[in-house]
Amino acid sequence: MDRRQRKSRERIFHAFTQLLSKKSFNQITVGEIIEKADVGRATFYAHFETKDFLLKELCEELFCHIFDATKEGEHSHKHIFSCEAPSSVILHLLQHLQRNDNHILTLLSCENNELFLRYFKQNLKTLIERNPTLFTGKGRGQVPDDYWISHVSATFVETVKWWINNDMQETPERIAEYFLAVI
Amino acid sequence: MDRRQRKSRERIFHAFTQLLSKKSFNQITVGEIIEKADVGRATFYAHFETKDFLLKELCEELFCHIFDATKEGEHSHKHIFSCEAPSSVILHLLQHLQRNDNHILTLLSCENNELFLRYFKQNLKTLIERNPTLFTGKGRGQVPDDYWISHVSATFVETVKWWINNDMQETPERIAEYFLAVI
DNA sequence: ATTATACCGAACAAGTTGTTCAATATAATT
DNA sequence: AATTATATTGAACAACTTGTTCGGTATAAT
Repeated sequence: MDRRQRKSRERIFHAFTQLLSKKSFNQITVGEIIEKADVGRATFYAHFETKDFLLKELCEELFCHIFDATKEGEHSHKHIFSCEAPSSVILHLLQHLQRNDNHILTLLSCENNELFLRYFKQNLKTLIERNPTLFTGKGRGQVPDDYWISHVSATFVETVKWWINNDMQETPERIAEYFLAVI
Repeated sequence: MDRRQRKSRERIFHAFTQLLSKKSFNQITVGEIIEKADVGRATFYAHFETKDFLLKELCEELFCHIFDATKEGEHSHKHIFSCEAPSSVILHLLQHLQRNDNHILTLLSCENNELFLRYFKQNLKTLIERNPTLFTGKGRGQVPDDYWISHVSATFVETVKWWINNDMQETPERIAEYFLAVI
């Protein structure tokens, strides 16, 4: 990708996440974004078909960053959803969130968690399919698999939301405990 | 309330729920609502400060309808969150939803469930405070009370969403089973 | 040096929002 | 029935948002 493109894209992402930490997605306008990003209007629409696509691509980048190791060796982990125990996977993820890289938490906090939830389910499903013995919580087996995946994902998202609303006072370890206790 | 006001209010609510069953809240315009309701623009804004307030008031009416018995004797139940066993409370609620009175399901389906979730949590909290022995699911006691309430509410909402996405093929009884199995 | 491509920014039409106001219709009061 | 009070109407309005277009300019690739 052209260096100019990367720069513009980066500026837009940065402005967008900055705005997301102050107001909700729906009340952010393209005008605000390009003003903060200091980028021409036409440039924005050259990069993103619409504001929703911007959100979508931002989510994809974030999930790519959290769940995958794009360059092995550079990151300490290869794939967060590898064959570890559920507790360590969850803990790892929570620690990631606590550092709040890229303001991903703002995407979760109030509205707009549908996208996050979708991606999370997708990754969780992949994990479970690869290793069905993981996450053998109570009730598993008595309910359909996809219902169970939905349940675990939604519970995780709700847990993080609760954590945020509590100003993240608890440690990731304790949050992981809570999560595993109700699952 | 003036008969004229009631009529206008009713027309607006009706048009709004009808539109909600076809498209999501954010892409419904005031213009569409007043056209379908056959009501003047000024009338709409005389009733509702903004579109968000319309949604809020609709939710309040629906919850009032589902959770309370406005007129005793006319409805078969007095208060859905009375001191029954959790399973029957849940079942009752699911049956209500299956009948889909007032298209409440559309409010839950995709986005805009934040409002529903908030009201649900509120009612659930009241119920639990009145009768702490109800809903003694696994993990209860190991986690903070408000975390547990958030968890149960979110799980219920997610359950209904899953049900809807499955075209509501299962019976309310089975859905209640699933719900209680994972709680 | 030349070619290709990304950016700019201003202007644009189309659509949305929320307000205002005088005229009209309907309800409540006497 | 007459009068008073209030709700509705419809049109017009400014302010804002969206997504597009286009000629000119800056920057990267060859």
